[in-house]
Amino acid sequence: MTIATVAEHARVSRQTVSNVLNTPHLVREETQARVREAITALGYRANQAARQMRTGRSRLLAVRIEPTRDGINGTVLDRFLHGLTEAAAPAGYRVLLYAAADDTAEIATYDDLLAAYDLDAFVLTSTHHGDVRTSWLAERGVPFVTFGQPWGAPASHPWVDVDNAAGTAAATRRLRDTGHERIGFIGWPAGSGVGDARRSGWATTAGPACAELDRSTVDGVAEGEAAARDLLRLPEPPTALVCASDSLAVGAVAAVRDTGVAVTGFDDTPVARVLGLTSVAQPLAEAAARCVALLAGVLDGGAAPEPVLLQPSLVIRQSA
Amino acid sequence: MTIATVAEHARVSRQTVSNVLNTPHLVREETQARVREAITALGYRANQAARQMRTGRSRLLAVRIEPTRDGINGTVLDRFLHGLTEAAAPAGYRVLLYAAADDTAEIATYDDLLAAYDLDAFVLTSTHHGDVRTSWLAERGVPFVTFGQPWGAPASHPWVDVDNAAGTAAATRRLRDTGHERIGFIGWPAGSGVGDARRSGWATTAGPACAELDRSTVDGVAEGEAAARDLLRLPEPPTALVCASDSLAVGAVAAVRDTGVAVTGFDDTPVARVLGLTSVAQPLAEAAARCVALLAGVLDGGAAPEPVLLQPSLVIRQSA
DNA sequence: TTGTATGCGTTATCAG
DNA sequence: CTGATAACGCATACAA
Repeated sequence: MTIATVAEHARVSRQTVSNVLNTPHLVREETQARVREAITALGYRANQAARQMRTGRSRLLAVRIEPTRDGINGTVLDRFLHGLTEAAAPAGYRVLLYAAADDTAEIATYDDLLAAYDLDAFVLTSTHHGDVRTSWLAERGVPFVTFGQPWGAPASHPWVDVDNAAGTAAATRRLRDTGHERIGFIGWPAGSGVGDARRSGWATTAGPACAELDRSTVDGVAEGEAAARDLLRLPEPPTALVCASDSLAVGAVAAVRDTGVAVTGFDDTPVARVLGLTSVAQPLAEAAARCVALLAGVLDGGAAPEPVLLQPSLVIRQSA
Repeated sequence: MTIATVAEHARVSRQTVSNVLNTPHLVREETQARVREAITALGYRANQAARQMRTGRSRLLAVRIEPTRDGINGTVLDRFLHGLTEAAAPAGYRVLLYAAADDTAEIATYDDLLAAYDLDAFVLTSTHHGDVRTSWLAERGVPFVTFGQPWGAPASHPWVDVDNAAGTAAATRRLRDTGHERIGFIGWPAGSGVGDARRSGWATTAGPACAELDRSTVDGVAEGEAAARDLLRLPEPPTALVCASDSLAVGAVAAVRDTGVAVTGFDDTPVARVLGLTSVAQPLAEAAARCVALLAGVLDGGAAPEPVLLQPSLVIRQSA
């Protein structure tokens, strides 16, 4: 069934049907009604391929699906993806998945996706310092939005992020409010935008007295446990620990068992729920919806939209 | 850049370029080489939209992304999705995502996806008894494969599944081998294909002496804990528990704490790793690859391929 | 406001 | 084995 079938059924020309669909203000109400009736009666749907050939737009968004690293933080991307798919549909977009081992492979995929499928835009996650992907896309004028700030680079593209510093700050404040004064931090090595932000939220809220209670390590349960043990060995050990991820926090929980030391994590993953771990929750569905909205703005409107910084929330459980 | 650019560059007609791409055996080697050279030199990629208009095939696979229920078992689908995306790319397919609240909404989405995007095939997950989705697709001759057996229905379509009964059987055998004789089971209410299969693996391996140690409940951590407590209250309580999911197992682990009762879960989720829970692992990447292979067979070949039943493996940790 | 003609890039048909 | 031509379904410029 084509646009011609509809035209015939509504006794108008093909062009009129097209107008009803794309420029309804050009068509008399009465005619519009007749055409729309025919459309629903026939269950007509415009063929995307043909439309794309003509307009050069595919109404397709691409997003990378990453391997679930240690699996604990993997659910974050999973939920973001779901939110993206749900938000895209009402806006008339669909989400195309691609996998890539690293940033270089990802760029090669851009090339393929752009040439073959005429993708309208990309959604990038896990932005980091010196991200080659954003510059590649920007140079070629490909629309994209990042979930994650353009760390270290001028904000030359729309982005959505969660206020990481506010998240750890809220966790730290909660600990202070419940009487803790020596609050330690277990985070990632300096240099990662997200990691640095999460550390700064703790640092400013815990105060300079806690400065020596700062530990850095790569992400992981075992690493978190080791860092926590290290802190507990201090002459004046912390009575509470703020962790940059649930993975680290899970390790910390194991290390502090039966000591009464409070622990908070980050991302409110299923593991946190199971372990009763207080954790910072990112509004992922909202972040995804904002990404779609920003992209829709770029694609339809054209003006570069303002970045969006969302506030996380603290989910309080037994651990703190 | 179009096929014409390549033709010009290789000094042949457009059609010859197309032949090199689609029916290379019709073209002289020498000419082929020249054309291929031009293709790589120019970085040419066939436009899918145009190709699709002509052939009616989009080289697009659709798969539903489900909301992460309790989050523990959600990672399973996540990993399957990743595997699917990775396996599809080399086969020349891309994966399109869609969300749907329930089976009815999903069918409405099929309609849209089929009409607008000309999808080549669907990958269905979470098949169940009386699945209306499979019959809808089958009636319309839409190619699809299910990850999950056609429970209760004749196998009228290709499918891939993991041998659920073998999984719980392996877990039960492990428990017997380590000296357990009273082995209980915590699973879902009868009627779900997956649940029944997992129960039967335990039942046949544990033997009739354990028949009274069977409990049913909806999935969830709290539910698993309640069921485990119930079993422990028996005059002759079990010394080991086989659970139909990691969610149930996590609850069971909490219930049996300090009793020395062994527990096994199902799906080898991150939570299992963190808790040291012995669990049955599904070969998800392999399952995804087989789904793609089956679909490729249907789409390219035509003959209905044989179903695939994969064997799970038992990941042994401290809990059993 | 509606109808007519054209082309998007590709592949299939058919003649050379 | 190679080259010309039509057609896929749609949207746009233009004429009516």
